[in-house]
Amino acid sequence: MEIPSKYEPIQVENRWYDYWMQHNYFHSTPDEREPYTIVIPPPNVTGVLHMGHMLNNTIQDVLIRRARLKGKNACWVPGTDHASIATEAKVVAKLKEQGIHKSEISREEFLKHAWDWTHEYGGVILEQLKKLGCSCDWDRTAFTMDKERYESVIKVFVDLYEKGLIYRGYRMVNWDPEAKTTLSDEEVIYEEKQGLLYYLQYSIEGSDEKVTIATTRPETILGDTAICINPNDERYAHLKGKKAIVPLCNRVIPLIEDEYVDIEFGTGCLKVTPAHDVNDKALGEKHNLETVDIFNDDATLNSFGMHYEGKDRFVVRKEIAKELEEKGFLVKTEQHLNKVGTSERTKAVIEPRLSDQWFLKMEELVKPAIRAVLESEEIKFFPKRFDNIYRHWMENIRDWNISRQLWWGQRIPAYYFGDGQEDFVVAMDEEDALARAKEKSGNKNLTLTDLKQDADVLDTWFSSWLWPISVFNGILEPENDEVHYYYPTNDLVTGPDIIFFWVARMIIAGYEYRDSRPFENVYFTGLVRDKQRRKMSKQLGNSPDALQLIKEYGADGVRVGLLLSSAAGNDLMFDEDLCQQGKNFANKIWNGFRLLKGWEVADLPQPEASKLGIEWYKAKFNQTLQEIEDHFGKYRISDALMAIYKLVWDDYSSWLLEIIKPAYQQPIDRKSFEEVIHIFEQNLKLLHPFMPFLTEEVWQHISERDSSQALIISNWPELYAADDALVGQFEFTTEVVAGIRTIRKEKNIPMKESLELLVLNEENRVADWDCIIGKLTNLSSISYVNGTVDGALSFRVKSNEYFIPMGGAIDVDAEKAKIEDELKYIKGFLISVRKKLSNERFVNNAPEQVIEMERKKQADAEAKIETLEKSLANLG
RNA sequence: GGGCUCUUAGCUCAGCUGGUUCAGAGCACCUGCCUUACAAGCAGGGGGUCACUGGUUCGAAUCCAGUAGGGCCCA
Repeated sequence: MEIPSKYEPIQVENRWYDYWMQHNYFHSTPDEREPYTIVIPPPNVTGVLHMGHMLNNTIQDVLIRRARLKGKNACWVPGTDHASIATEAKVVAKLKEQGIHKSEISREEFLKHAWDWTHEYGGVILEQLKKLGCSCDWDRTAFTMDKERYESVIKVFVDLYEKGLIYRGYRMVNWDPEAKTTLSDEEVIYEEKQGLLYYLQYSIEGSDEKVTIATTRPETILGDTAICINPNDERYAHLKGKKAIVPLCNRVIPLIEDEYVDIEFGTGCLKVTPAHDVNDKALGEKHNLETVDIFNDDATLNSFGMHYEGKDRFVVRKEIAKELEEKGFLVKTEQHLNKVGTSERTKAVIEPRLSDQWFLKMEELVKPAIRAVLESEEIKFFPKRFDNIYRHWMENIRDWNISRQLWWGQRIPAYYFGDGQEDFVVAMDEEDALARAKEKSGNKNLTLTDLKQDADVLDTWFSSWLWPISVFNGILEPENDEVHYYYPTNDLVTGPDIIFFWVARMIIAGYEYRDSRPFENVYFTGLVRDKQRRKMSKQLGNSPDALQLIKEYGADGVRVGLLLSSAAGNDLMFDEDLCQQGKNFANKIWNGFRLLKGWEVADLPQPEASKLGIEWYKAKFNQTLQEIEDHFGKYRISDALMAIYKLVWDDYSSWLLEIIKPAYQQPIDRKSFEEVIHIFEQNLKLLHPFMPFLTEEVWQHISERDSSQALIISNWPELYAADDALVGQFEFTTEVVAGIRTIRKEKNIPMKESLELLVLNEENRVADWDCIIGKLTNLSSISYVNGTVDGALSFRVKSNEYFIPMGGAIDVDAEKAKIEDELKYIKGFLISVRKKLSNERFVNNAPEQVIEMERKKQADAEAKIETLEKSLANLG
């Protein structure tokens, strides 16, 4: 069989993904095994695969594949969320291109377009995950708007309403005038913007006096209903009880006093616009002020805007400033830096606005969720520092505004039957609503046409917070077998940016609806940034094309590249070189396989070196496996990968294979061959979660396997009793080998030329390893001596001294200098150790073990000094 | 302004409850090799006052306080 010298991932990856799908390895059904469950953080249907998804899903795939190898019933549920704002914006934009305005079509027609859009683009990202190798149970693919999930959301809304936890309130909300919807506080991004501070003069009624206020938003004066001063402000004391006149609209408004006003800021005189500022609204309520709303829902001015009616707020700001200036109301302007809220989705400047909204009371709901993470630790965060962030948010929780003024989403199941504040019912469906409405109104003659369902939909997070339950239909059928089997899930892998939006709320929902945690461990990944530490984003265009990367480096290469430097919770500075490293690693493994495949096997006695090398490697493997298990236990995925990387590259490829490699064109003994194949297979199992494609490919090349023997469903290696002492002995051996190699290099002695080695064995090392040293460095002989050797190059490992005779042709001065350097270092070291040991307080206070260690260091150093001094004396 | 967090080699980061030569890893770099698995490779090598200043301790990269600078979240 001809095997190419370079690994070509492209066809290999598609072939094995198809094979895995064909044999249903990703599919899970409940059985007697222990389940291991992950639900995917549902990507947005508008999304395409980006670096963040790649990192996040690679980690999930590593976890799920490892669990599968460990014999768990592994179930990774994929799906998407409907992303009401983002999707609606896309659909609106698409319709606009076709010359259709949302306002011209009915809700039903719009939703049809939205579904068409979803069917066309919604699955794109899931297909991309397949290219990455994700072993999701695709039969379980869920969507937050499909029937089960939709009805679950409605059922939960009705339930919470009946529990008295959902209420309707007239509140100041973050209004996105572009999307024409409300945003939660979490969806508003504050940006620093350079603006102007306008100083405006208001006349005082019945006098010639004027008062100057400072504002960043002159257009809102038309909504002013008071002027507020600080009662402690002497400057304005004489104005108490008077009234002011708003410029242009000439509304007469009271002068009120409140300590809220900052005397230092601006003129110390504040205009109050309760309809358009949260703080002003509070003042308005406190002082019983009128509320004048001057905006339409698209942030153009309404009739209170007078001659500005119909114009946009920013246009009006300019024009009104001009008019105020011309009419002498504007005293001056100043540059002013202020923080402006903008929409995360549309980037529009947020308008604080009063409107009817549905809220969820959080105070009680939050309690079990706080306990679970911070007290009982039923749920663990990795890294743990996110506990603090969680605590801070949860302990200062505010009620959750769950309505969105959109069409795409679960429509709020509130039905109005009259104009009164309380003339509505909340119900699962229309029939139910009608019955309830008849009862509540006392009007038996109500019909369906008298009911009007609330026009708004629910926040997308109000469906994703149920995700770990609703994907197993645990809301609609709480006692079904699947939810009992798979829930609570095991691990959640997500970004820290949605700890509040999503993670916290899932925990809340888990305790409210299942009375148990939704998952045990939460692994927070970092953000993927570019080399300049900028967050990767579409706008900046600094995100590489994910699929292009996979094409170039192979999915395995990209996975390894992403994981190599992504410590949990730390941001990852992405660099394509990392993928190159991953690709190189794949090639290294591939070539290791080619080497094995190229050997001819014969029934020969096993060489001593091979036997010992294999024994050592088994011990080393076992030790590394232990390390890897520890890393996984702590969700240190990149450390686990690095441990495997070094095991395979350094220990297996560079040491073991070189030890057992037969001479050129010579066959290998059967025993060594079989053992090394087994070892290689064990390595592949550890590698599989990280590099699924390459490892399956090699695995299937090693021998013919049927579908029950695929690597993906084989078994994870188990720890065994191994001789750890071998690892230490081998390390010493490698130092001897390195010493000889260094001499070869320094003296330019080619490998072909064999050397003689003489050993002064002060350390009493066993000679077992000599065969390995001889093989790796091409020695003609190794012999033991009792004293230093003349006319030879030397090096030392611990107190052992090694000599390579050079027929007298050595530079004695150089040898002396080398030894003197070593002496100098070790003497300095000895002094520091002695100092420690002669310190009574150290000897009295330090634990016995530590003192013992220092004594050993002292003895070792003294022995080594003796060796060095002897050699030096010998050189004359 | 409030909270959280970080600063260790050129880069990205480990370093768990102070104590093995504890100052590490990977990459990058330098030197020599196209040695018949792999130049996407092999072998060898250099490189850091652990941000700064104090304190606790027999002993501090590690604990405490302050200073400087960066990041994240909230208002």
